Amino acid sequence: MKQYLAGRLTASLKALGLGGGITPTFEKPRSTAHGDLTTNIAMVAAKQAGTNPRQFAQQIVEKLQIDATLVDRVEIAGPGFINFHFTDKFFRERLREILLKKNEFGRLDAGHRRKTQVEFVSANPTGPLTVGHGRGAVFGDTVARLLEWTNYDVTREYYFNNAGRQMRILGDSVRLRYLELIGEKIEFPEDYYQGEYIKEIAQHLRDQFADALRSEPAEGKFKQQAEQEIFDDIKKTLRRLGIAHDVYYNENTLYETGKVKEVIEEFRKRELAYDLDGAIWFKATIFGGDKDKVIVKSTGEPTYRLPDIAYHREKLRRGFDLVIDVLGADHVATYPDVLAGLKALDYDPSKIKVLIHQFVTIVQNGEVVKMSTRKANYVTLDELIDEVGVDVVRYFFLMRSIGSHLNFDLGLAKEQSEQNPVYYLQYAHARIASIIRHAESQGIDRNAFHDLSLLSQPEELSLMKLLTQFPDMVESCAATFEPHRLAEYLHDVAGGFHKFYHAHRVVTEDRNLTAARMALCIGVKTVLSNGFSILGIQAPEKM
RNA sequence: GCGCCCUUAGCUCAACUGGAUAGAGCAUCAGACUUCGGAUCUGAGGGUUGGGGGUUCGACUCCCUCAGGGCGCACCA
Repeated sequence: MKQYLAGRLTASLKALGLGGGITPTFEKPRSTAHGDLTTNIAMVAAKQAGTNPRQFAQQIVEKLQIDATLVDRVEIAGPGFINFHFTDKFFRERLREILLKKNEFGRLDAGHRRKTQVEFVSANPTGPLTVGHGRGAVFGDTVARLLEWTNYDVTREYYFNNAGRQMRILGDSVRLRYLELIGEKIEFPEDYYQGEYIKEIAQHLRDQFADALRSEPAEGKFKQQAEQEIFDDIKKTLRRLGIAHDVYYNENTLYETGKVKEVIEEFRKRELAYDLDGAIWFKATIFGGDKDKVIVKSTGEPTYRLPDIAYHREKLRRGFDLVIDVLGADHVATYPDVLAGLKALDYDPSKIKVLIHQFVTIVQNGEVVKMSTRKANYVTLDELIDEVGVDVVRYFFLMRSIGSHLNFDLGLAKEQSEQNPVYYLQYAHARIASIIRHAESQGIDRNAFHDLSLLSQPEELSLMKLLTQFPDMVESCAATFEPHRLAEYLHDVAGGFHKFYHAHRVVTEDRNLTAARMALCIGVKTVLSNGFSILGIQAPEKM
């Protein structure tokens, strides 16, 4: 439709002797009184035309030739908007399209199978996932779903490090707990992992080995067991949320295969690295960094940014055209170094999109809970899911933009779980399912011939208009990586349906009208269920 | 001190990326169909979009500045 109108407008401009270089853009007006689509072209191009916007709009509209079965009114309003009001027939055709495409409605080919990677979660296996991780996990997965829906070839990846200092401390924490269990006197350092799960892991080792590990080093069996149990636990939690990664990428492989060393060598070759005070520095300032950065410490150990650069280079080498990193706000400072490093190696950093989500603040009993894995001061994702369920968790994390600091009041979440916004959406779906069941029990065939021209009530028309927007919505949410707008849109669809439901009966004596309204209901159910699948929430037939 | 994010109704947040009269949910108050699910619907009150300046036909949105909050600013990850 936009394409069609753009063509007509261009023709009109040409007729005024003005064609060149002006491409009309459209948007959906906020208020329905302003039509179904609007263009600001007269305001944008008025100067070039040498008149004022309203007059110019008038001239354009006079020259405009448009199919009257699609658009029944064109008007000029406000400072010079040209508003198009579509015909009811147009919307009925769109409803027919929904009924035809079913669970494919809204799919589009924005991605052209572009090879895309979404890296998210990427928490090191030092403890269970917390509510804080939940936001990144659900968001990353939903971005992946959006991209899949718009025909990107998506790989979900989890990057982890099982070799760092924190992992050593983890191993040693388990070791001390184990020694404690076999009766030795220990002193447990304050900055070690305090969580109960450490004791559980130690218990498992004790069950298996009795006291045979008395002189085992921390980095041996202890670390190994901890990593495995914690990772299993993390994966289980993710699976509950409907999240499964395709690739788990171990930072260590970057060392084993020499990729890290390679980066240093190439930096040196390009004279982008130098030695100072026994450390190796990367000239990040050349690429817009605030200062040069250490990539290898004087101890010979690399800093985190070196493998990070190597890792992202591998992403691009692996053929990804689009790489999405989902990070928490605490990592804002790290990615400019990575991008600078890639630029230094002649890779195109614009292929990498870094999506940063702000923190989740947990409020419990009116107090802010400071989360720390090490101090075991956290609410785990599992506990949250137990409490409110998967759909509420997913929807809660998705309904707000990632730029906002999220307040999560645990008490409120529990109390309100029965009146959580997600139920509003699911209720609409279940309600439609129920209507269909009722209709069929009355001997009405859901596939019966339906004359959609019988749908002419305001509630019916505005509902159809809403449904029509779904593909555009999906496209723009995928393009901007903003699932929260889809959540809001689906809320509107559900609301539109509830209003319709209260204003009109679906199943009546009038067979034709019943068939038409059934068709509308099925259209709503289709859009809801397609949208739910992108958000990763259930579309219940009953509640 | 520097960088990034945030500040919108009593509370939690939107605003189609610069558009027309800034919208939802919760909370408060007042109401609704004896037939399809009341986890619903209708209505009311509530705003100088943190303050100030600028850019332009037009600003919650962009720029400058001030204030408040969050996160960073290592030879930690």
